[in-house]
Amino acid sequence: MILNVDLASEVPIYQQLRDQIVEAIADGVLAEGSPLPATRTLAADFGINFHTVNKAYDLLRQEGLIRLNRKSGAVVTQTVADPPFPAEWTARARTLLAEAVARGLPADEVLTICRSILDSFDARKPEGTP
Amino acid sequence: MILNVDLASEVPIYQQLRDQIVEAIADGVLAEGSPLPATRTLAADFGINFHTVNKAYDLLRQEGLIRLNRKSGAVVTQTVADPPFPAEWTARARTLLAEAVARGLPADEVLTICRSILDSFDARKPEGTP
DNA sequence: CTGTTTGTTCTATAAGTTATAGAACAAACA
DNA sequence: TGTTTGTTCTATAACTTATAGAACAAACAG
Repeated sequence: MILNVDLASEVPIYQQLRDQIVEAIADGVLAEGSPLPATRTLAADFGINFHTVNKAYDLLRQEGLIRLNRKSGAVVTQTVADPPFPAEWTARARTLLAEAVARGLPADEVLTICRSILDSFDARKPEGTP
Repeated sequence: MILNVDLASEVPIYQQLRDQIVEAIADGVLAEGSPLPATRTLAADFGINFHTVNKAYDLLRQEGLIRLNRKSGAVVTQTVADPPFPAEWTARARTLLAEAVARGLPADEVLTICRSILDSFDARKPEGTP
């Protein structure tokens, strides 16, 4: 897995880390059981504080995407979407999609972009072939 | 247009305002030329500071969604998506879609949700019937 | 057993963001 | 003329972000 952090970005570092790990999971680059680097190791790699990495990992744990323990470190868990999740996700999706439509992107083009993004996930994470 | 603000939310007030106005534009509730309330009026309605409303309006202007002038107030502009926009939008869409997939929502279900959201916009904003 | 690594927890601080506040100005308008 | 409006400025309290140092307990290698 390749992570990169933009220190000049307006997006918080812990958020960048979280987002990239989430995308790696969706991609299939990180599968169920995949270990993540130790917080201090990852922090050293990027020259950032280990508390910042800790915050990203903590977020991912709260979202149920990884599990943390002293012996195995951080490992990716296979999650099944639970009821409260899709509702608030849909609200955020609505805001994002509205932004594209409001700015003049035709709805069918928006959907095409979404489809191609989702297809790029499926490419490495085949749904029907276990 | 019905706006509502949740003061207890972790989402900044100016962001809530911006998001709801963007959705109203996508919905077609706010069409090209529609006037928005004066900053002080809107602030008074919600019991918030007018600088907060100002910030939301300023964001929308930077995004090219509204125009502000002293005589006509804030009015919605019809925008055509320009090159730099879809690229950064796609990056954000990727993050959001990845989150759903990583959390176990099947890709086809995610796409169905996107489609139904986009359809709800189209309902009031017919593309082919002017 | 010893030393190291690891996640975890605590306090602390500097810089930036958010929301509020007051004041003032110029353009538009009744 | 007086009012409304967008715009701009300074200021402040509360919160967030990122960094930092310290310490602890569980797991593990040698």
